[in-house]
Amino acid sequence: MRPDMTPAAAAERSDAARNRERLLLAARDLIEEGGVAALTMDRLAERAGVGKGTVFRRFGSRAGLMLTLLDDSEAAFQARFLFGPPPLGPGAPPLDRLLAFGAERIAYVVEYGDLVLAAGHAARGRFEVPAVALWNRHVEMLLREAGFRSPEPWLMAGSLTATLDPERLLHLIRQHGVTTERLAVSWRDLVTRVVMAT
Amino acid sequence: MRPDMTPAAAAERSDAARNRERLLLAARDLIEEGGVAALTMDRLAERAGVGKGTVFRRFGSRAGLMLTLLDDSEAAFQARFLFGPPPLGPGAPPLDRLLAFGAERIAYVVEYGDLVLAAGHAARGRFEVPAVALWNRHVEMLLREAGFRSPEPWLMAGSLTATLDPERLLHLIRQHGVTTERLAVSWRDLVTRVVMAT
DNA sequence: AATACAACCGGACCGTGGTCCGTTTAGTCT
DNA sequence: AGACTAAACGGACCACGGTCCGGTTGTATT
Repeated sequence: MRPDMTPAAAAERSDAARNRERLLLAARDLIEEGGVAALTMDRLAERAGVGKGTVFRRFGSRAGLMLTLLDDSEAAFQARFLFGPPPLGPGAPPLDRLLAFGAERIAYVVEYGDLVLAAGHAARGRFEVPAVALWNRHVEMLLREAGFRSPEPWLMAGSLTATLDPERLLHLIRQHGVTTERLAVSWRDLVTRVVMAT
Repeated sequence: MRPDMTPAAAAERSDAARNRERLLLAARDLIEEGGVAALTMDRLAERAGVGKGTVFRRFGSRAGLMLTLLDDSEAAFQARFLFGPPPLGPGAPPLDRLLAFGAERIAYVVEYGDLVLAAGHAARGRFEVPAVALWNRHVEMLLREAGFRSPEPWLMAGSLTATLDPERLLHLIRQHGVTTERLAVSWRDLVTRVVMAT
């Protein structure tokens, strides 16, 4: 192993790194050209000038690729509600943070639409994704801070985040013309009722 | 058109009816033998002694087939919360009916597990299913009867039913060992808070 | 520079859900 | 009975996601 590399990265061969770059680039190209639906694993491999096996070696599955594509924005989102400025980040009253969390999540889903949808179509189900667990813990924490008392705050947190399911949100927006504002208001209504009733 | 047939049925040819019987029979056989995963459209066609095109003509898609398989039990469920005895059916206080609805839905999802999951994997999304719209309206009505006042009772009803998403419920049960009792309690907690806070 | 090996690569291959269209057949009309 | 037609049929065909494994290549070691 090279002495100058971080132990966390744990050795990625140069050709592997180059191919990953190529693949991500080609993936964004394809999506830009024809939407998420146009991103086929075969086409991606061909476009990147790489074998199909390589694609699956890198990303595991189509959903995994989508997750990787969302990696940056997802990390940014997490950073904002964990360490960012109020009312989303720490410093604001917990109820305000909860409301901001919902609103931001809705905006995120709207922005990345089909990409989020495709990322959710994982074989092992959309609840195994680490990010989902993180949101749950975050909401659970905020509930506790807001004075929420109940035998199962974790289940309640899960119920609340289930409300933000991307497929549901996008269905309401695209098929029923519901605006993001109304969705945010609905989230506010739900959360305030749940918290207030303590 | 034959004069003695009901206009609603609108003419189904005898060979079509016979093949549908065969297909449903074969489908249940395959599931009994190897679970829902063993039910492949190819295998189903072969087992039923029918062409593949016929299968898709009948059911449209795999999800459509699953929906048909669930048809009887789903209709029974609907009949129970629409016309059945209290507390699920009419006659009981609306809050009790809401709690019963959640508990019964959880039990239903547990009972039919993978079948419900497969039925949800429709191409057009799991929110287009007519039954889902019916549940929403039902919950909305009960909310109103329970004195729930809000600008958007329909969205609130959708949020509540989103909580009962089969994939979520089964994930909690199978991956986290959550009992159906705890799920029912969680539903009760959520719904009572939402209704009480009026 | 030569060696050795783990990691990586490619693309043939598979099973799946879904479509297409030429052929067959049930029901009706004369 | 015979002809006619709309409906139903069947299975070859397609695109896709995903797997497998023999060959290749980067990297560390000597």
